[in-house]
Amino acid sequence: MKETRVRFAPSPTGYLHVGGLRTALYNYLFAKKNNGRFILRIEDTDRSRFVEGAVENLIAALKWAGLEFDEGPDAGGNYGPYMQSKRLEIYKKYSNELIANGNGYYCFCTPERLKELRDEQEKQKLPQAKYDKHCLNLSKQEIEENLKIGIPYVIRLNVRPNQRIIFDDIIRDRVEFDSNNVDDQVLIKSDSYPTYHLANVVDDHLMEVSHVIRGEEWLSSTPKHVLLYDAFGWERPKFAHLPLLLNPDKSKLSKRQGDVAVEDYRDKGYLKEALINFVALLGWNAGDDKEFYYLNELIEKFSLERVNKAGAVFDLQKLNWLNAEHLRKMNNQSILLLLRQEILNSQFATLNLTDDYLLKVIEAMKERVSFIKEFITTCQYFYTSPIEYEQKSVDKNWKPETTQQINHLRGRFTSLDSPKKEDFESALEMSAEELGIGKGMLIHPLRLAVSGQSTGPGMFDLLFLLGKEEVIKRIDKAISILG
RNA sequence: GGCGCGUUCGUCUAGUGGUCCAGGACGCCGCCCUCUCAAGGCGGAGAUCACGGGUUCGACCCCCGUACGCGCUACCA
Repeated sequence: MKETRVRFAPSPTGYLHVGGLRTALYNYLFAKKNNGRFILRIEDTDRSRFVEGAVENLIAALKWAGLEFDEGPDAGGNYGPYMQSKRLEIYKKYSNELIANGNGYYCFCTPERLKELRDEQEKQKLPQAKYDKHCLNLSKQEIEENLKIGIPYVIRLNVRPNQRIIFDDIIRDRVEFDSNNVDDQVLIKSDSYPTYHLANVVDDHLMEVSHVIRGEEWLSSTPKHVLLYDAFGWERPKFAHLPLLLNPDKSKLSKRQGDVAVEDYRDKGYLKEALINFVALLGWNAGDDKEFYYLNELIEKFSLERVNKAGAVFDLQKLNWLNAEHLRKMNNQSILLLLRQEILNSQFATLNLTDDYLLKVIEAMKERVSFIKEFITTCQYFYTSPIEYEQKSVDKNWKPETTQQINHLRGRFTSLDSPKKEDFESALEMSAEELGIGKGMLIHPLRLAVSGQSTGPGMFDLLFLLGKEEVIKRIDKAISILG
């Protein structure tokens, strides 16, 4: 059996689109599942869209997500180069072959004539605007002459009329087109660069790609590709056209309506595990109720046959849930690494925090946060003493008699000797008993005094984490301010 | 306009002719747990399976049509 070889072939626009991430992921999963190879090929044949550093960004984003490719621009491989802009000679050779066998032809039409043609066809309300094959009728001599005097030209695909073009798609089954609806596509542009259509077919064949897994936006141009495979006498790869990722209004996922770059999600603090997990489920499921997956589990379970046909709305709420879910299942050491990084970028960068302390913060907050940065933002009291006190909680929990009661509690705390969590707890219980009030009457104002907030981890975990000295300092400060 | 693809709770989806007056997840609501907030447990609201015709003893599942949505329609990918 032939080796499974798939490719992710993005054009370098400057960033990695999340839809691209999903396409890359499905290719990756399919390759790994079938012991095949995952290839990265850069489709940079549009010089007018050249973006500095785009390829580097793309590769960085892919690597961040954990999708390592086996062959590609900076990974090597026996089928290179993997940048289309470095394969111009190859395309030239094959386009010449097309001209020789009549499946391609030179076209010297000017952009102006093409525009006139289109306008005219539109005026006549023709079903579809198509090139009129004008240059197909040029004589050999005319062509030679034009070439010699240097008239700019393109090379077009010679589509024969009245033919059924049929191909099988793993996701959509059989798809049929009428060749009368297929335009004589430009294959080589006047700047001598190929268009996507020629380049992707030539490269997929030369790189021995077995399965073309790409977005549904390519389905309509697949007949052109099929015609090219046939024109060259090459075996067609298997096709799988993935459903699109959608905005909440069901249009194709776009910048206008939110973040689309993988880098955006990374910068917002999403875990790569969550993004991968989420995007994998947009259009695919294993057929059971499992929704939490790690990459290796996805490899094991993935199959193209279980990919949906309909587009999927990118739903942030579910992504957020998965992020929290992955965070909770992550081991504390790994979280520590990420948190350290986050702290470096925060106002607490200069603080001297021990691993031991941060690990305890992580343990205390793990079930209460959805993002790494929330280990800082939702509980600043672990890093600095409160500067203000949540008003709602003050109104609710700091009564006229509270000062005196908290003072009593303070007394009990003072006499503790390097207290553990349990020691704080029994001290508070005793205090409450002596005052003849419920524990809650002390706990709530104490939380407010110590953290400035009304929410947080278990009270005694918090006290133990801060330590006796700090707790007492904060109680004093609160009393002086809240009275 | 033409061509292509699609259409199950708000969203992601299960479902391949009877077990579906449609199951799970996110979100939402309620209850329990509880020192708060979470997490967790339990429960609830939420889909006339786009619509209309067939086929069949029987259709979410098969066929046809319509509507709607999306994609493509470049010397962009």
